[in-house]
Amino acid sequence: MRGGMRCGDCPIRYRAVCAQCEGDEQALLEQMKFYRSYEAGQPIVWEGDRMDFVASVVTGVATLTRTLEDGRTQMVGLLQPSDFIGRPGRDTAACNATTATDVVLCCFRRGSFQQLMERTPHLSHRLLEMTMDELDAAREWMLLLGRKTARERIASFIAIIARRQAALTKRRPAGRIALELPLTREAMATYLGLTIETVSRQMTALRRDGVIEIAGKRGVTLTDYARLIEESGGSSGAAA
Amino acid sequence: MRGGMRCGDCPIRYRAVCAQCEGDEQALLEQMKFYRSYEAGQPIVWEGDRMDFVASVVTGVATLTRTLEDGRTQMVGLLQPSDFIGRPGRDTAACNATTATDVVLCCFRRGSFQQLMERTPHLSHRLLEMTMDELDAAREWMLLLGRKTARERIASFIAIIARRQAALTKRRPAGRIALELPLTREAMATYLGLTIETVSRQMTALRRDGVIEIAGKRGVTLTDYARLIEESGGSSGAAA
DNA sequence: CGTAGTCTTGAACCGCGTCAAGCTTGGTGG
DNA sequence: CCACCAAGCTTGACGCGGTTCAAGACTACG
Repeated sequence: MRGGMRCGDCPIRYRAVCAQCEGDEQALLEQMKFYRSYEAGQPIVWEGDRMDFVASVVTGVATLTRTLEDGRTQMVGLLQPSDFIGRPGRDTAACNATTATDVVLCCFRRGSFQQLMERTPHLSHRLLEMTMDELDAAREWMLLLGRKTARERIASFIAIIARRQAALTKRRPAGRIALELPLTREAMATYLGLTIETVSRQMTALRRDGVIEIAGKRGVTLTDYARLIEESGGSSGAAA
Repeated sequence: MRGGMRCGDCPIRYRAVCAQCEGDEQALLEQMKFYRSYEAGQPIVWEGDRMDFVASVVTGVATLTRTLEDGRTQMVGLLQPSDFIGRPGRDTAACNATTATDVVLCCFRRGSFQQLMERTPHLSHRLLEMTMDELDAAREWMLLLGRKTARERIASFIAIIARRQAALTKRRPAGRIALELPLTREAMATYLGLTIETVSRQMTALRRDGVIEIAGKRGVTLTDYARLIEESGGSSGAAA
């Protein structure tokens, strides 16, 4: 992977920030890019640190978190393949970024990327589109954090993972689905604005009520996708 | 105001989506724009409705909310002068938009605006910048919704209003500040992921503890800005 | 002076957090 | 092959913060 991959073979070629670039633009990006690999649980950047690159997630899952002075922390972004990290026009990170699984990033030096953006409308157009999608997802999430019960939050989270997985295989989620959670219980708690104990209890409750089956630490299979959506309190079924 | 105002006299001329447009671009926008006025408490659009315009808030305050099927609702955006509403490239609204005070919008037909965006990089560049700021604010908000106590949420909210007001007069907030809340208790509750009763109780508690003074329904004066920030749990003091 | 809308206050309840053990799993070394 | 340990997860008991339900109190406006 490191350095060698051609953009033509890239798994996120048609979903990432570079999706709409062809020909010259694409060639320039290909020239500029460099890969970085991280093991699960590694920090990518810390809030407030200088950040002189931007990147796309190629494989794996990373998280963005923010924390209060006393250590309480909330996840504010879940980055999956094709998601963008960093902000052109700002030199320090606004959030902590950490890998949840092994991760490969496709990076660009921030300065070069900004220059390229000015010359290639496709790039900034796509970035605008992606940023707006992120904003929609953040708002969905705010609804979850502000108003949903613990059980609904867990169900919503599993539904999101199920939908993402279904999207990869290009079919709409339905019926019985087996999946692997990309997060530990602790990361789920940080994501959902809960404690790890509550996450664990609600997972157990959903299993007891026949909504899901649990296999090992990360394995979950939903008995019925529609049932899970019911449990999620509605609305989240639509967007994101 | 209606129709007559020249962009040169516009109070949000150098902060809105049009901020970086000059000369021809500016003239085109001036030609396209039309104003709409709403009284306090009026709906602008409903979630799922067709929306064939985009707009900037010129004066007043509007809110974006999302609701679950059973009626629980969460505010997901607080729109102040210069903030942008609507999304080029999407024809239905993702949230309910409602006015909190009397509001004047500077509107553009969505189709025309999109065409203009393609030809004028300044416009889409500024929109990207604003959307990223919105995303940062949403993430700040997620931290509040996920991890802050009721008292901290109230203090954070008042701090945001104080900071916005200070920004208008171009000085940094400090010491004793008088301000007027742009939201009812009910809207504050919707914003903060609380009930109206809890908002009321915590306002009383902050008054009792000498952090704020309350004058009428909307009037608040903070005795000491720094003290309020302490009460807000930290972090929110920085961004947004 | 009466009424409606908004806000405040009180009392009881409950969902989730906190604290404290256990349990499971996988890895290490004897 | 098994004892040991650490990390991650589950479970239980208990308490607190915020919700719920139910009255008042304050304005603004007829």
